[in-house]
Amino acid sequence: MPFTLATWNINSVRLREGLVARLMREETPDVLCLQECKSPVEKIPMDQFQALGYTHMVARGQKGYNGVAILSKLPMQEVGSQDFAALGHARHIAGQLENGVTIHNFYVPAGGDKPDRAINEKFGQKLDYLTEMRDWFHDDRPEKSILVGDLNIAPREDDVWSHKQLLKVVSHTPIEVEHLGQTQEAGNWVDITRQDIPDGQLYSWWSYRARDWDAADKGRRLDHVWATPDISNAAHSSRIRRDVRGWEQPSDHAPVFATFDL
DNA sequence: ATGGTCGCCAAGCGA
Repeated sequence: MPFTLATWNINSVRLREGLVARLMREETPDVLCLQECKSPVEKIPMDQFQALGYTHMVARGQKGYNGVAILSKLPMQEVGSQDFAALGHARHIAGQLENGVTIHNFYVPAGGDKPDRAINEKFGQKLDYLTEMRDWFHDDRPEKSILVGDLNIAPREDDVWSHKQLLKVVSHTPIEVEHLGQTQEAGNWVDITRQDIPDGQLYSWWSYRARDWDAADKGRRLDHVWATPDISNAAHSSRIRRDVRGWEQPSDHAPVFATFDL
């Protein structure tokens, strides 16, 4: 049975409840993974989501910051959450569907402004978070698994508007790309979005600070869909709904989609 | 090199 999955950094699920509902109506993904919910779990506005068929949820939340949730039309069991780098943040939740597929939803730390852990503690935490992800997937190799989320790194040259101009900008520095690559390797993760769309510029995030984000188009691909090799061949139809970035009072991220025939 | 905008909630932090 094929199922479609979406990942979206919503930047406050309570402020943008209406946008989440609109995406659910327009796209009806079977599984919708959200990041930066910025809400305790009990205050996620579930009534409307349930009415739209999303009757299952696994989530971690905290007041005002971070927060991850998987909303699903399909039955789903929680299979744990990790606190990598011991930050005490709600940045990971995992659920398992009845077909045995495990879904990991991540919100990797953004890492602050300066890409130097000696002067910016947040950058060190980001690298440590990725290292602990790597070690965890190395020790317990994932199978039949999908990993999605805002990984806050754009790894490829064509994942950013200017490779040269972003080499020293947090999200595209070589050390971050190296750390993300090691995490990907440790789990044998296949980049599904790039499997489906191998060529050309591809972005999922545009800063709020641009005066005209669409015209300037200074985007980055920070949001990812990965899968293990045992199911990667079942994936297809990846896409990014760029137009969602242009909705009224939008998130600064666009949702990323993939379908799996499983 | 700098500032630009958001959302949290009501000052400044995080992104």
